Parts: sequence; structure tokens; C-alpha cells
Amino acid sequence: MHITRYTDYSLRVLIYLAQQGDRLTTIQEIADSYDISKNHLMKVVHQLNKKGYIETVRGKKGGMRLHMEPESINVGILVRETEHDLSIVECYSDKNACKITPVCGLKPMFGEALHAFLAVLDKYTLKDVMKDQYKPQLLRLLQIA
Amino acid sequence: MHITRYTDYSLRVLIYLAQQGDRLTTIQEIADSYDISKNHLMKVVHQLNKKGYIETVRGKKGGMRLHMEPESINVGILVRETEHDLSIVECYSDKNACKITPVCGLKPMFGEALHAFLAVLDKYTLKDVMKDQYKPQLLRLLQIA
DNA sequence: TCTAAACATAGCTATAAAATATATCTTATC
DNA sequence: GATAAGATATATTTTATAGCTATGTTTAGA
Repeated sequence: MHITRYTDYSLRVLIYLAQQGDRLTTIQEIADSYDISKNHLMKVVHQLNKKGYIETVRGKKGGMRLHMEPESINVGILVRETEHDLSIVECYSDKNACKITPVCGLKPMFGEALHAFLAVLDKYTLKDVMKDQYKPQLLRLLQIA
Repeated sequence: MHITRYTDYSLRVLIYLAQQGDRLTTIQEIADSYDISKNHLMKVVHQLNKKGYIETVRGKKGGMRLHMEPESINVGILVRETEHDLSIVECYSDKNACKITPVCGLKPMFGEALHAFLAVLDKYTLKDVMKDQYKPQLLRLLQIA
């Protein structure tokens, strides 16, 4: 059981941008910094822009910056938006073929469990996942000047 | 985000066997009943036997039956045993390559969320996921005489 | 004692989702 | 107009999971 890298990368991009303030950052910079695929990041960035989390600027000297305050970016909401398929067991999928679903207690139980999972994420914002005391170390690890 | 069919099938086998009491059931019967792969079920059954949840009998007229009371089979424990990889984000994996892990708040947050997820499952036993009132319907759906 | 029916076990193959790559287009700066 | 950036679509690769094949072992019963 795990979330996709897509969701993970989305969160990482936001963490990176939160360190940069108003300065424009390029996809290349973030890809280099985390040593991850630039191509995959392009999709991530595209969606973060569409969803309003970031603002992108095209053309030479372009890039992106946060478009929301870190304390306004809720992790639970973001994960629900980026995680493509949250059907934790087959019976929640639209392709469900399990015959006992109508009388099976597994479905409500896993529903409750997923709800508890997301409820934890709902408690946190982007600001919460970046502790002030670690900021200098974070900047160093990301090689941000 | 989802659990594997392997875990799902494990639970379904136990539900099936719980309906049968002491009678021996074959893998073929269960595969036919749920209309799922017999071959995959063989692995599932093998592991359930190894873990002590069921008892298997080899040879002609063989089969399997529950080896624990339904109220003693905890879903949370079972899921931890059958779900191969519970590293919800890369930073929990032994192949983690994310540079900011030491100072990143995502790791403890997702840890807390996974814990909340499993805590819900820990509240339930096999008996809880099979409501008495649905038993006749369940037997019919599984085509158990 | 032979055959068939069952589980045991290992290894292989197919599939589907996700990740990554490629290619081309659009936009903006210098 | 060249270059550097994102926008977008499509193709390929990778990986985990699911499913398949094959053979071995055990037991019941003819």
C-alpha cells in the first residue's frame, strides 16, 4: 500500500517553492535538486498550476512560484486531488466483480480506515511539514543559495 | 492507493471458510465461487496455512478449514502480515533516495496517517465483517448449499 | 497397488499502472 | 530571430502484481 510518486512529487515541489518566496523557479532546478525525472515533474507542475497551487510563467526567464500561502495548502485536500485512485479495495472500484459486496463488512471497514487515514492528513498544511528550525538544513539539502 | 488483491483474497478465503464450519473446502470451490484465479488462490491458501489461520489437508478428499475462531482473527494483524509493502511514501522504503528526508515533515505525517488506518482495522475481527443477519444472503451469493 | 484428487512449491509470463522519455508547440525575453 | 522556458500529447520503459504452468507430494479409494 502506497501513494504514487506523482503525489509525492507534488508535495516536494510545493516544499521547494515555499523556500523560494517570490523568486521564479524552473522545473529543471527542482528536478536537479531532488535528482528526479524532469519529464514527470512537468506533468506534476502542469497539474499544480491547473489546480491553482502554483503560478507558472512561460517563456525565457520563466518558471513558477507558489500561488497560495503555505498555511492555506491542506495536505489532505492535495492528496485527494493528486492521488488518482483511492479505491482501497476492489469493492470500491467501478470494475468491482466481487459477488458478496452487498453483504460484506469489508467494504465499510476499509472505508472507515481510509477516512481515518485522510483525516490525519487533513490536520496538516504545507507550513506544518516544514519546521522553522530545520529551514537552514533544508536549504542546504536542496542546494538553494 | 490500494491494498493488493493478495490481501483481499486472503480475507475472502477466511470469510468463505467461516461459513463452512468444520467441513473441508477445496481451493477450486472458492475460486469458482468468487470467480477468481485458482492459481493465485493457491499462494494465498499456502500462506494462510503457514501463518496458522487455516488448516490444510492434502490428498484426495483433502481441502482446508479455519484453524482459528472468527472472533480471534484480527483484520489489522492479518493485513500487516499479508500486505507485502507498507511503505506508504518513498521515504519509508529501503530504497529511499529523497535528500530532504532527515528534515522533512512528510515522513512523520504519513506515518501517523498509516497508523490511523491500521488502528481502524485493529478494531475488527473476521466475525465483525460477517453480520449474522446477512448470513443467508451470503451463503446464497457464494452458492454454498 | 494404481489412479485420481487434492495441496505444495517453484518458476515463468502477462498485464496494467506508473514513471519516464521524446517530440513538437507556444510563449516571452534579449 | 535565437534561445529558454512552460504546454501538451504520445510513446516507451519499468515495476509490481496477478495469473499461469509444471512438477512434486500426499492420501483415499477402486
